[in-house]
Amino acid sequence: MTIFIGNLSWDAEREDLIHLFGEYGEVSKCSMPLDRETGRKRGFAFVDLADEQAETAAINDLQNVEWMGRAITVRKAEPRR
DNA sequence: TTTGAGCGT
Repeated sequence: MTIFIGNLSWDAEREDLIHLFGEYGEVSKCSMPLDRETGRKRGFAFVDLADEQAETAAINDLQNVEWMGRAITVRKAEPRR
């Protein structure tokens, strides 16, 4: 299962997410897509934890919490479109 | 500011 994190601050880095979700379990994947035209962050990211129960805990715990100045959205990711 | 990528030797 992949976690989707939205409404991210532009100050947030891929490593920051790894540290944040690393509190719940081992981060096996983490991607933060950039806009290909501008090179800017797009304001969302994806994280995979090794343990599915840790993912569920992280989603419940981090949902809508203020992180780096913004209330982030955390949910189960949808399949890549 | 809210669902990613690979396009080639």
